[in-house]
Amino acid sequence: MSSTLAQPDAGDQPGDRSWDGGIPEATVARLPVYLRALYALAERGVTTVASDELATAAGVNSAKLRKDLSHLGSYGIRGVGYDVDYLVYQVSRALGLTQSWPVVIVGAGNLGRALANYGGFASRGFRIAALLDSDPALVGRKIGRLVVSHADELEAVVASQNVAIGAIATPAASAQAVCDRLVAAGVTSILNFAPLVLTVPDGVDVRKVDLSIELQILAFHAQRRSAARVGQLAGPAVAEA
Amino acid sequence: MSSTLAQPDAGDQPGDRSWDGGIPEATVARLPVYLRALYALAERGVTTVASDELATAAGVNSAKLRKDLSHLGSYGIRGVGYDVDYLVYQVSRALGLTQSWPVVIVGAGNLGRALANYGGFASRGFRIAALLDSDPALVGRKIGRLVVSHADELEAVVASQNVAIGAIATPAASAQAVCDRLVAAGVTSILNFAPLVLTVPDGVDVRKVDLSIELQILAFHAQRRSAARVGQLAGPAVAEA
DNA sequence: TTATGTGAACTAATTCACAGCT
DNA sequence: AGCTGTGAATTAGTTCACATAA
Repeated sequence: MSSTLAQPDAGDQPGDRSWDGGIPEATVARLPVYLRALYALAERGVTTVASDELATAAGVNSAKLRKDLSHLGSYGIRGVGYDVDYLVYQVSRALGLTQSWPVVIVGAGNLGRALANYGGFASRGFRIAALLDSDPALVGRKIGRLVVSHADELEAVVASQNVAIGAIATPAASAQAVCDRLVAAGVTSILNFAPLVLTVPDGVDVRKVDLSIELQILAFHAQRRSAARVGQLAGPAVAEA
Repeated sequence: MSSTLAQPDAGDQPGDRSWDGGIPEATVARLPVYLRALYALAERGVTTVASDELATAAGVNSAKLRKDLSHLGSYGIRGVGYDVDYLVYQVSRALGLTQSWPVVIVGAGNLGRALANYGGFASRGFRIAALLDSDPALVGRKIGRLVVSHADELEAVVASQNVAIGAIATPAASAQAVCDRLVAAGVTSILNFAPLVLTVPDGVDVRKVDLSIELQILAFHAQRRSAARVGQLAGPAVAEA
């Protein structure tokens, strides 16, 4: 049960980082999912979990889970499974969540506000260092327990709070400029919500969250399903030259 | 320039769809990026584009771009490049965007409202069929040019408007129940914003958008960078058994 | 010439299947 | 007896490099 399609994302150039930490990208992308499943188990009072159960909870198969975890070390007990708390700790450590990362959010529009209000943000390993906007009408406004600061503060906030992660929630038109300022200020990890491809120097890590791309991928599969229903077992319907 | 790390996403089980349309998943995930770059070019009045330029605009290398496009057909002109408008049409067609997909958004909290207000939503190929919430305080409220309907309407909206795509923007606690109702009503594509793994029957396609997962992936790389800075060219620092 | 389209080579990720530890 | 950890096999994705067509 619970079979969904694979979910690769539009990929950028492969990382040409000198030392790559030994953990494959595909594994890194799944560790947060395991971590969430582990927290859910811990909350239910489960102390030990086998790879099958954890894999099911995370929506992957158990061989993949075990191979993924094996990249962090050998933290399971044969014949038994994994100690939930210990594994939480090890996965957190691998992801760098034993420290708390200050994040600056640029853009206090609908999305920026939604981000600032998002509970899971501060929950584990992250805190919002500042919520910035250049619109004077928004500056000073309270969003959750934050006050919107002026975008001019960007460099000061990054420097004083040692911000390594920036989230860009501005309109597409200003996103590249904001990105350039973040990078110049020393931010090396960027989460981009603006619908455009950002250009950054080597050594800066960009991830994008893009609603319309996700919708378009869903549309592709939805279309494929209806085409299959019409063509029934007819094979490629629109494939002639 | 513009080198970012690869960005795979946490993958679910591989698609076991009978006929898979011939287009690799990784390619499908990039087509929306190409499409956006093409629209940007078209707006600037560019009529023809070579694979190098389009690849740069999309943040991939040109060999990948050409191989991706070759899965749709042979729409370029050797020695010249691609006709922008024609390629827009072909990519749109491949993605199923020549029709307009009605989407139902469940959850009118911060995120649901941000989605409903998101301009790019309606822009190309999608329209919001309904914005639903079960909170009586929200029902009837105007968000952009939409009015929030009661979640009880879900089945009726899906049936009457032939909705194939649902977006879940509810708290995690109610997300699975909402998902089950969407699936029962006939929705086969789901965009999940709630921070949990949804369980769905075979044949239903789920994609997730998850802020904290993205942040955690960034944290991993940020950590790796600072570790590298400390260890300098020391190789794996924390790798003993 | 010039830039596409694509076999061939390569690299990454997944899955299998079982040896080995508890 | 049971479940992890992992080599080996498989599959998917990327990049190279060039024949081919405009």
